[in-house]
Parts: sequence; structure tokens; C-alpha cells
Amino acid sequence: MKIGEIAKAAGVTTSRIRFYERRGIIAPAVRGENGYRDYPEELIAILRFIEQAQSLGFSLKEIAGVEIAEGEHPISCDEAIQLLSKKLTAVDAIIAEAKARERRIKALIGELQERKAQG
Amino acid sequence: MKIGEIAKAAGVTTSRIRFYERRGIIAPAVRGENGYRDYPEELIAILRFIEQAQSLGFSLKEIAGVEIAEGEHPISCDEAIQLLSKKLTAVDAIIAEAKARERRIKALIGELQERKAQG
DNA sequence: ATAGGGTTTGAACTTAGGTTCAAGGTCAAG
DNA sequence: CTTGACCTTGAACCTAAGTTCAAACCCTAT
Repeated sequence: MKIGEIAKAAGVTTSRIRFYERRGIIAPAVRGENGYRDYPEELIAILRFIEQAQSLGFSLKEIAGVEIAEGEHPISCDEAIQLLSKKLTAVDAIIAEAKARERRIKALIGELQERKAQG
Repeated sequence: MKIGEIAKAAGVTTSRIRFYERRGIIAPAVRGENGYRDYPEELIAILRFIEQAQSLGFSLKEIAGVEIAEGEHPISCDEAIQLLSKKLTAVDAIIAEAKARERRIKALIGELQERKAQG
């Protein structure tokens, strides 16, 4: 498949695919006679996997590590659980931080409303 | 006060203060004979205000808007409540998103543990 | 053969919030 | 009078995840 076809199939832009290649997140494409990139259908699943991982909060750097591991020797179930657990901890920290922010903002609003009503 | 003094007093770097000036977040400093920036003590409070606002989730762009308003005609209590309420909504959205992520990650971990135990 | 669409490359641009650097000017102390 | 600490400027650099651009090449349909 040509880059435009696979991009459409996976729902990403062609520039993004080239970018992933530059960054080593996906393997360099096989080239046709004309120099065009030629992709196997399996890349569609990989691109979708990348999107999924990103939406869970994994950076491309983190994803690249897994992808490379996939190339060499696929990531094990235990390793996947490890990675997800670590990310879960990070996400929990983000939630806690955001909640703290929320509390502070609410407190400030309360203060200002007091001031408006009384002072 | 010289830039180094005020930076130390406010707990920020001198480069940050110059950066804020470049961006129009704080007013251009008055200059002494030697060309050195000369700051009034009030800037300490302003710098602390900026840090506070940032830690509540306001961007420098948003803060700049308020600062400019402060220069011209101070922001009203009602306006402050408005801004904070809007930010509260944004923070709530971030929390909701992060929680959704958390749920998805937990679900995935659960799936993988099932697979490990059974499959 | 020519217009259009798709592809190639490398390089520059984007947002955010700064930091770091180089080259030079200033000031107080010893 | 020189050393060291501070100040000045503009410009480049940083992370993240791409996008956009220019100039050129390829392919297909008319």
C-alpha cells in the first residue's frame, strides 16, 4: 500500500507516518521501483496501536521503546502490565494534582463571593 | 531594586523576569543611569501573583490579559470570579478526561491479568 | 502532451515557557 | 587596576508531536 492509502485506512496523515519513520517509531518502509514507500497492511494495526497508546497517556518515546521491543521480541504480558501500572500511577498523580487545583480555585471563588456579599 | 535582587526576593530567575518583559506580561522596567533595570517592590507581589495564577492552570497569555487590565483599570471582583469559574470548568474537564484514561488503563490491566491467569 | 493528483526530500515553522550563550558594559572591593 | 559579581542585548536552544513548504519526480487520464 502507498502511504496515502495506508494513512487513509488508519485515519492518520501522511506527514505523521513519515514523521514516525524519521523518529524510529515505525520501521523504515520498503521502497517500490519509483521510490515510493510500500507498506504491508499490518502497519494499519500498528498505527492504530500507537494512537491507542497515545490516548492512554504514553508518549511517542515510550511507544517507540515498545515498538522496538516488538520488532525484536514481542513484549510480554507481564511487561505490558508493568508499563500500564506505571502509567496508571502517573495518571493518578495527574488526577490528584488537578483535584488540588480544583479545590484551590473553588476556595478562591468562595472567598471572592464572600467579599462581594460582605465587604 | 535591581533585577537580581527582585528575582531573589520573589523566588524566580532573572531570565524569567526579562522573558516576562519581552512578552508584555510585566511592564518594561524603568532604567537607571547605567541602563540597569530598576524595579519597585510591588513587582515582587506581581511575580508571586503570576506564579499563583500559573499553578492554578492559567497560561501566561491569560495572565497577560489580566495584568494589562490591572495596569489600565484593575480587574473587578466579578471579573475575577468569571475567570476562575471558566478555569474551574476547564480543570473539571481535565479531571474527567484523566479519570477516563484511568478507567481504560485499569480495564486493560484487568484484561491482561485474565489472559495471564486463564489463556 | 499536459493537467491533476500522489509522492519524494530536507528544512523550517508551530506552541509554551522559559534557559543558555556570547560578547560586552558596570561597579565595588582589595 | 584588576578581579569578580552583576548587568545588558540578541539569538539560539530546549521538549513534544507534528505540520507546512518548496522543488522536484511519478503516474494516469484525457
